[in-house]
Amino acid sequence: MPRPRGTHDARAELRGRAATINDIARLAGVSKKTVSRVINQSPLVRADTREKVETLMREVGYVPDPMARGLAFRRSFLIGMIYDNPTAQYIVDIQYGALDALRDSGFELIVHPCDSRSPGYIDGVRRFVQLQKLHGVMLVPRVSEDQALADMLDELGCRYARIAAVALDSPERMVVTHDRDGGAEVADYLQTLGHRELAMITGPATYRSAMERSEGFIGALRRRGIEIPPERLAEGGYTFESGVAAAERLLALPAPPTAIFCGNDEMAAGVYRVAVRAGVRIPQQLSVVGYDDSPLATRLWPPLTTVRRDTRDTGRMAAALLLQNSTASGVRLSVRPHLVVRDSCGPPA
Amino acid sequence: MPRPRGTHDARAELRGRAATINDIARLAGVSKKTVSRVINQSPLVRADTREKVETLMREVGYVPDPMARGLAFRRSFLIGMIYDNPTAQYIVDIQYGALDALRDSGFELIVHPCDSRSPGYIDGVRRFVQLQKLHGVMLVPRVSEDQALADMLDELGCRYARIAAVALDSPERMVVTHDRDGGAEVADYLQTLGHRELAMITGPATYRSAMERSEGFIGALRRRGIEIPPERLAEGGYTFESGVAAAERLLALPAPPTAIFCGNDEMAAGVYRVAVRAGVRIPQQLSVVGYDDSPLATRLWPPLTTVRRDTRDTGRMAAALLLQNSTASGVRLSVRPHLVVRDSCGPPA
DNA sequence: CTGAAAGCGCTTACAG
DNA sequence: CTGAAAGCGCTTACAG
Repeated sequence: MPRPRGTHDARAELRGRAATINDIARLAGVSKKTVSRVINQSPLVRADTREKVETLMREVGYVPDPMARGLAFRRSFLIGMIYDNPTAQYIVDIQYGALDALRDSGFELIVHPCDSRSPGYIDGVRRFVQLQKLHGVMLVPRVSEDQALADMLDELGCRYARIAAVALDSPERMVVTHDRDGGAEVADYLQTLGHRELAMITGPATYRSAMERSEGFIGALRRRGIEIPPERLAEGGYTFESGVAAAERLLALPAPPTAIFCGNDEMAAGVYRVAVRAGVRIPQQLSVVGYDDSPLATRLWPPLTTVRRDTRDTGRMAAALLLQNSTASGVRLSVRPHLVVRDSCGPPA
Repeated sequence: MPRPRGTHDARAELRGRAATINDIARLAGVSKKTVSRVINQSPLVRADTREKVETLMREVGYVPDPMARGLAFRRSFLIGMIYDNPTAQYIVDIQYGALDALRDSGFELIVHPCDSRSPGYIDGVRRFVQLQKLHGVMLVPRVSEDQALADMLDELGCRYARIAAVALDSPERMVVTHDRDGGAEVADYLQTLGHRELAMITGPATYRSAMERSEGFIGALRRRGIEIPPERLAEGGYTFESGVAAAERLLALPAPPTAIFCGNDEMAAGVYRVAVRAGVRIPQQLSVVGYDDSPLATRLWPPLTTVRRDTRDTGRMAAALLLQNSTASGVRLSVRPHLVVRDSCGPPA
């Protein structure tokens, strides 16, 4: 079966070499500028010319060279992902989500962890963004909460998408995760189970997510007439060890809580640890709720009731924001947390 | 305090604009080709010329544009990380390690997950490598075990570094993790504790790591005169759920094992789950060993005895291999697993 | 040891 | 709607 003539000729001409814009122009009998217009979807090309060029590009499998294009554009086709030190699962989920959005877009994802406590970190990001001429960057909590970083990017003219618990920026630069709602939902759930003596282990007060989760929790309880006394509020560091330390303190209280809400699953695992060692049974003697719905939640026994975040969606949205041409679009800009009930909560003893 | 004159002049000339090779050439009073030679560390530059150019580059903070350089070189300054579906912690650790090695090298890491079971995946990687003109790729298990993928990269002339349990390739392309040794160490440990009735939940037989771990375990036991009967060998899928299923089968055996070695921590967590539900106490009635030393190992109760892999080092070595100019070098090409004893093992009941 | 010319594969700015 | 010229910031190939 003979191939279509055009294809054969075009392929033969190239002799296995990757096609360039010059090849396409020559084979199509147009100037390279016209091919460039087709590549860049300029409306200033006659329909039949466009058709001819597009067919040819498809036939020879031509894809423009990102480095050449980037050099001419003075901007690369790379998206940077900037993050400080979230959990491994969170990083990976954001990455997968971002890659979902970037698939077949011609953009690639380049990862850039950094230490937001080190003094020169903003300069480090600046050098990275400038040198690579990034098309845009995704800012993951908690660097996403750093206004100085956002200001620097703005000054550089680098687009960015911030992932944060609340809207810290204009809508086209934000993916909002509404952590306050998650905290409130936990409050409602525990209240409905009958708990009145509640405690919370919050994340670091310097994290917006931590503040939102705890304020959502405390606020919702207050609206239902329940107050958490100060000694039942412990600040943790989002780590297992800090969860252990906080739980030890809370369970040693003269009037220990009947339920503990933890700012994340890692700290909830810390509560589990203390409970086992102290012989406190979950959920019979103590209810525990986490936040994240990490894989850990289902590995623990009993399986942990926790708040799920759609992290992969979050990453997808953030990357999609960076690819948009117009500000107006159908991209969803927020993601809602929701409670996943498992077996770590029951009515108070 | 007046600045050194040279610096001031050079900076003033640029007026905030990023310097190019032309600026450096002009300011240094040499041709751009000479500057290029300095950039590329050519020996064909007189020492004082080099010194003059280097000083100037430092003063104005000149760094060559990777896209321009890449276009001229026909090769980018990007390293690709290709992986299938390892655990989140593993992916992130390899990434951190790779970034350690790439720091200040001018190279960046671009992530590329793929599905090695999908038929077109090798073509997908080929397009990725060709389009981005990658400097090299890191192959993480299990894609690292795919000879067809390695052959394709070889044909493309793309350098690669394979991370695998055994040497599948020439030394300058391998980071070997010696999983067999890890399995053997577990055997020795359990044997020393007095166990004779052993079981193993292996990873998928299609994973080289899984085979190495189990063969190391079984072989070491055999050398000590202990055989594992076939019904005590269960194949899992490196997942929690498969660990649960395998453990249920093993513990229901007429003569259940006194110790179970699991091909990874996730499956060990599955064994824990079954043990809790069946009222089997760890380590009093059942000893359990995992592999990975993932964060999960210390979140479980009792803390899991497991085999640690230095994953970050592994990633660092793989990336370092790709940066090397000569084959001969001081880069270490292998990493040794070692047992981390915690509280999940004891003498048999 | 150093440099002028041409080129990497695209786009911008200007014409028509 | 289309194209010829110049340029993005580097390197290669060739001279000297």
